[in-house]
Order: sequence, then C-alpha cells, then structure tokens
Amino acid sequence: MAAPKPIRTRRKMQRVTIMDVAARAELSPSTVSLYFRKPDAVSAAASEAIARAIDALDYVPNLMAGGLAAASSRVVSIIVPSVRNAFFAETVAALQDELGKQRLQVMLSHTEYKEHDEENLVRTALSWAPAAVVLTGLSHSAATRRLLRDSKVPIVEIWELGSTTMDMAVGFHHDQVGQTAASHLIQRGRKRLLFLGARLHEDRRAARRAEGFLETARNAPGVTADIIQHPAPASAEVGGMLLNEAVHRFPDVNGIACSNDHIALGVIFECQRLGIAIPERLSVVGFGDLSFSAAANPSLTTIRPPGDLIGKEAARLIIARILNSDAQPKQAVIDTRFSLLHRQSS
Amino acid sequence: MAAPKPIRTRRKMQRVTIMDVAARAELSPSTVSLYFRKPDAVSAAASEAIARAIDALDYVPNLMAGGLAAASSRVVSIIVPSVRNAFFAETVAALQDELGKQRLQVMLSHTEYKEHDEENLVRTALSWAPAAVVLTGLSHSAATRRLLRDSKVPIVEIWELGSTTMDMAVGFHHDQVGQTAASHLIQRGRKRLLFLGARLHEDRRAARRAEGFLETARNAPGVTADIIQHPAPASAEVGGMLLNEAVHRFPDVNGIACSNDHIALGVIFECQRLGIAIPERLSVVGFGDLSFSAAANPSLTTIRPPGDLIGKEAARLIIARILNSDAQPKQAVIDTRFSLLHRQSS
DNA sequence: GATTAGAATAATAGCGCTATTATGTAGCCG
DNA sequence: CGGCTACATAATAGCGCTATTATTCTAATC
Repeated sequence: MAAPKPIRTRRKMQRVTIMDVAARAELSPSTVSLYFRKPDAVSAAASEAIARAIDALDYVPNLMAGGLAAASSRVVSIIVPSVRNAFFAETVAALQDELGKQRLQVMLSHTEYKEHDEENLVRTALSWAPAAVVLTGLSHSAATRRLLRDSKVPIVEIWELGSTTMDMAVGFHHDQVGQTAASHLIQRGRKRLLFLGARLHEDRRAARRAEGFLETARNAPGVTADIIQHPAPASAEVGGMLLNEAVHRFPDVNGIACSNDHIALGVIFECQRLGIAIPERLSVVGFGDLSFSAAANPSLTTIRPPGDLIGKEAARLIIARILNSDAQPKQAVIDTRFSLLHRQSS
Repeated sequence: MAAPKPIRTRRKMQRVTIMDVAARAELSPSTVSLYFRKPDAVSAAASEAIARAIDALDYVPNLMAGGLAAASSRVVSIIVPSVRNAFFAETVAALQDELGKQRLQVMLSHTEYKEHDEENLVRTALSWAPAAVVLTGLSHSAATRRLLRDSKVPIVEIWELGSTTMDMAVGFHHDQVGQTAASHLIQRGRKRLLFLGARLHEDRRAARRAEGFLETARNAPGVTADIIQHPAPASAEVGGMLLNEAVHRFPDVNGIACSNDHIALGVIFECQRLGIAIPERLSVVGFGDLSFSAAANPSLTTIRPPGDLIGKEAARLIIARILNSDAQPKQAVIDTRFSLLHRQSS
C-alpha cells in the first residue's frame, strides 16, 4: 500500500491563466497564445471562442511570463532629468501616445540632474529587458555606455545633438539656440548683452546655450556680452533676482537672453516693477515657448524647442527598429531644429 | 548504434544569468538569489565572493524572471490624466523619489482626461502584477473597479477626496477649495463674483471647485456669482479670453476665482492691457501656486494644493502596505488639505 | 564526545507564457 | 488518386528566477 502522497509545494499563482482560457475555449494554450501574438494566424471560429472565454473569465495576461518566454518585453524605458520640467513632460507625453498605439509601455525614471544616478537607473531599466531605452542628452558615464552597448537594446538619445551618438538621437544643437538668440538681439540693434541662466552647473544643455550665445555675441563688432547665473532651478522668482543683479552690475544692458521662459517671465515682471520698458529700453528673448509666453505683457520673444516632435520622432525610430529587428540596425540622427518666435519683447 | 541526437531547440537568452554568477562565486544559484533578496542571511565570505562575481561578469538580474517566480513585481503603476500638467508632474516626481528609495519602479500612463481609456490602462497595468496601482481621482468605471478589486493589488486614489474610496486615498476636497476662494473674495468686500474655468467638462476636479465656489457665493447675502468657461485646456491665453468675456458680460465684476494659475496669469496680463487695476478694481484668486505665481505683478493670491505631499503620502501608504503584506489590509484616507496664500492680487 | 539547535548553503520544482517543432487536415495538381 | 503544399492547431521544452524543502556545517550544551 503506497504511502499517501504528501502535498509538497504550495505556490502563489495568478487566478486565471492562459490554460484556463484554452480549456474553456476547448483549444490548446498554444492557440490562445497565438491569438494574442498573431491574430491573423487563428481561424475566425477559434478567435471567437477565445474572445468569449477571455471575456467570461476576465483574463489578464501575465506580461512577465510572456516577456520571460520571449526574452523581450514591450516596455520602453525613458530616463529624463526631471518630470517636473515642462520640456521633458511634453516629450514624455508624446512618446507615450505614440508608443501606446503599438502597445508599448513606458517605464519612467528621472535623475533630477544627478548624472551619476543614471547608471543605476539604466541598470534597473535593463533588468526589464526593455524593447528600447530613451536617454536625455549625450553625456553618460563609461559604465552606462558599456551596459547599454552590451545589452544590444535600441537606444535613443533625446533633446541634444552633438558629435557622438550611441545609437540613435533626436534633438537639436543647443549652442545654435544661443547663437540664434544673440544674433536676433544684435539684429535688433542691441550692443550690451547678457545671458541670464539658472542651474548652469547641472543643466548642460542650458550651459551650451549660454556658450553659443557668448560666442556669437563676442564675435560681433561693438557688442559685449556676459553671463549671469544662479544655482537654483529656473523660476520666475530667480528671473527677477537675476534681472536685478543684471541692472546693478551692467546698467547699460539692453539685450537679455534667458536660459528659459520661466526666467524671462520673471524678468518681465521685475521690469514692470522697476519701470524698465520692454522692448524700448531692453529686449528680452526666452527659450521654451511655455504656455504663458504668447499671452505675456509684452508677449515674449522666445525660441521654441519642438518637445512634442522630439517625442514623436523618437517613438517613430523605436517602432521602426522593433518592426525591423532582423535587419542590420542603422544609426539615425534627427535634427528637429527649433524656431525663433519674434514677439513684442524684442 | 544510436542516431546522432539532433539539436532541437534554440532559444534566445540573457548573456549572464544567476547561474553564471553562482558558478564563478563557487556557490549555488539559490545562495546568489538569497544575496539579492535577504542579504543578511548570507555569510560575509559568500557575499563578498558573489559581489565580486557580479562585478566581474557585469550581471544584470532579470526582473521578469524574478517577478514571475515570486508572483509579484516591484513595479508601481501610476495613472494620471496628464504628465504635461504641472500638478501631477509634481506628485509623480515625489512618488518616484520615495518609491525609488525602496527599489520600486514607476510605470507611468496617462489618460489625457479620457476616462474610458482608463480601463485599458488598468488592464495593462495589472498585466505586470504590480505591487500597487495609483489612480487619479475617484470616478472609475465599474469594470475598472472590478478588475482592481479582483486583483487584490493595493490601490491609492490621489488628488481627490469624496465619500467613497476603493482602498486608500490621498488628497483633498475640491469643493472646499472653491468655498475657500469664494469666502476669501467675499471677505475682501467683493460682491460680484465670477469663476473662470477651463475644460470643466473633462476636468471633474476643476468642476467641483467651481461648484463649491458657486455654492458659497450664492449663500452669501448680497453676493452674486457666475461661471464662465472655455472648453480648451487651461492656459494664460484662455485666461485672457475669459477675462475679456467676463468684463463684457459682467461689467461690474470685482472678484474672480480661476480654475488654476495659468488662467489667473492670463487674467493679470489682460488686465494690464485693459488698464484694470488689480486688486483695486478687481480681486483675483488662482489655484495651484505655480512657479510664477509668487513672482507675478501683482503677485497672485492662490490656493496651493500640496502635490508633493500627496505623492509622498501615497508612497508612504504603499510602502507600509507592502511591508505589512500579511496583516489585514486596512483602508486609509489622508486629507492633505490645501492652503490659501494671500498675496497682492486680492 | 554524543546530541542538537541554529545558521548557512544546496537541491528541487515550478511561476505562466512563447518559440519551435510536430501533427493533422484541406485543397490542389498532374 | 497518391503526393504535395498550405494552413490551422497541438505538443514540447524551456525562459531565469524564487520559494520551499532538504541538507549540510558550525557551535553550543550536558
């Protein structure tokens, strides 16, 4: 007489699995799986039976099991400096919209401008065997680069263009933004220029805009230019403080470019308080074209970065790469440019 | 003579697995797994050997395999109306900071205020066996509720409080915001009040603020109040348009509450253009205390919702629930309140 | 020094799904 | 009408990890 077989293992589990669906539809699990992955390969009758079973059982697929079996997931990992920042929020939103259409999920992380955190975030991102990784900017640690290269995952670097690219990139040249701002102010007859910047020590892209600005301004005959900066994140309050410092240190200033529109808005308000006429006595150029810029008084001349387009193009590259996964991956660099919106403030 | 055994299956795989690490450290995979999950249970010598092996091999754990085996993941799924919206961006950032400390990953989705999309997003979220789900607001479809209830996953509803809660909630009462704005204007001696709102048909929380405003205003003796709205999302531009409509339709208006600070900013700019003195002829109250509100000219009286605190508290509840997963889950409702910041505009 | 609790490590058995291969079944041709 | 292709479905064998159970190995006790 055999000893009663003891129940040995007890495992947690999903309530409804693909096996339950298959049983109810009187088909094999393989066919149900196929129904999800390649619906066209399943007959109409089978499809209907499966759909009914799914509905009746309220089946929710387990994407972790699927991803493990397929050795890949439908997750796209996005790492931005900050979600609080309207620029990146716009790009993230666009990415999510476009990727969502292909049933790709967004996993979001932010570095809060601490670049050395990026490696950990990338490591965690790769733990999910993502379909692609989106990074902000071009400067990444050697370890981060190695991790990503070894993983063979498609990479898109966004919001900045430069000389090197890991895989794909979508963005624009920030030094050109600074150059454009300077050129515009000079064209408006301004000779004493300032760049007001926030957090330039951490925000490399803003720093590059400042450099481009200075370069163009100092190469122009009869024009002088300087940078005034503040370590805090950009805000209207910081903009007001910077404007005060500007008129104190450089009373003859007549052209100002700001690292972004928050700063510029602060400048506008502070000039109203100080009775400095814009644009008569002082021309102001911003960066960002934020939601308030066109409605400001005076309306703000600004340089608009195509945050939305960056997201859309990045998504397009990712999707193209995924659909063409057998083909030789080819590098892609998309320069989205930017546009100067000339309004009342200059 | 046996036929040569043909190679049958070929599978994609991770380059370095926990088995490789174990082999290199001359330990079993179990011990390596333990090293990750309960480091204290592994001897110092073993820990060191494992750490060395991980480093040498550049091992990246596969969280999908881990999640599948453990029947749970370290993902927290967050569903907000819009990441473009500074309010939610702040909360998402705070959540991410706090959850990140516990090695919990954020998976983000947005509905763009289309409530009927929420069910699909929740379904996808649940496919990852998340450790928790965070939803915005209290109104969810019956199917969404059922999905979530059946999943037994901890739920936190944020940014709104009301009579019912699915599981846990962190937020405040939006009708009280409207009441506070109205009371404040009345206290400042204003009798002809307006609420300027954007997208009230989709943004239920803004609509509730409007209701609260109207209720309090109309219950006050000698006070009249109306709502003017615009279907577009809130922006300074819309604010300017609404102010124009306001002074046209109600020339005697002397107190305005706005559905948020973008609207209020537009009102301020438009009043500057029209020569309407704030606060002498018109008092303005906003909602949000956005980055520009304190720096505006005049500085904007506004009601500050604690977006950051909401994120922190939500994270706290989630972490507490996860750490106490064996205990009876207990409902929790946290009223974060909000605060009126009295500045120059009223 | 035999006994044993406790700590550390190892073996075992899947988690739920997909990719691959195998099988069955029509449809078509010479 | 045998044989072949194309299509639909099923069987098979894991993906890389964790939870459980089993086995050591140490250290403490009498």
